[in-house]
Amino acid sequence: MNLIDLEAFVSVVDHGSTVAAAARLHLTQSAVTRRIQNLEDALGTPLLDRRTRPVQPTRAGQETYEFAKPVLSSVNDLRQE
Amino acid sequence: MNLIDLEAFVSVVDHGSTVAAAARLHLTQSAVTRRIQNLEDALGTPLLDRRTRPVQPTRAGQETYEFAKPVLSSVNDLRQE
DNA sequence: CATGCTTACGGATCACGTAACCATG
DNA sequence: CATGGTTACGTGATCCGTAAGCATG
Repeated sequence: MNLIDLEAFVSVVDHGSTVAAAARLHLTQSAVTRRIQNLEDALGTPLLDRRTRPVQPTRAGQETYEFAKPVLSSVNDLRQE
Repeated sequence: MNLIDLEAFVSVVDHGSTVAAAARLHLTQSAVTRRIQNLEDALGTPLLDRRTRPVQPTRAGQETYEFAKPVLSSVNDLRQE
């Protein structure tokens, strides 16, 4: 697992697509896809249901999102000192 | 920055040496050294005073430690679901 | 069929362990 | 001088962008 993985996942959920998330993270679509696959592998469970548009988080995805959000904001605070 | 960087730093502070931290992380001494250098580069400030034994965190190191601790425990919680 | 997610590929970067080196007590 | 931290080097893994393929509405 990785901070960028978490950031990518949160960004996809927030924006509803990998395209928008990619733009925000200054990455390409494919890079975002892979970061999320990486996170799913690390956690051993799917986090997104890709068969809908916009993409929807699974139940595990929702829980992960709630965990990741404060973690990322703490890390951002840390970076700013 | 990276979760392993934070984990390495916290582990060194907790154990007072890179040797013990390395064992706990299943890494070598040199890998731990580099993870901490990496974190110091990312934050732009030294985190450890290596001229003493056991190694002592700097003031910035103490703050970083306090930030990192809850972040890592959140991530561990996340891993266990 | 337009938009968006995924996979294959090649190239660049990063991270590791080993081993040699430096520093502290 | 024993223990612990750092640097050099070579190798393997990781990550990215491009481009082509697949799926949804």
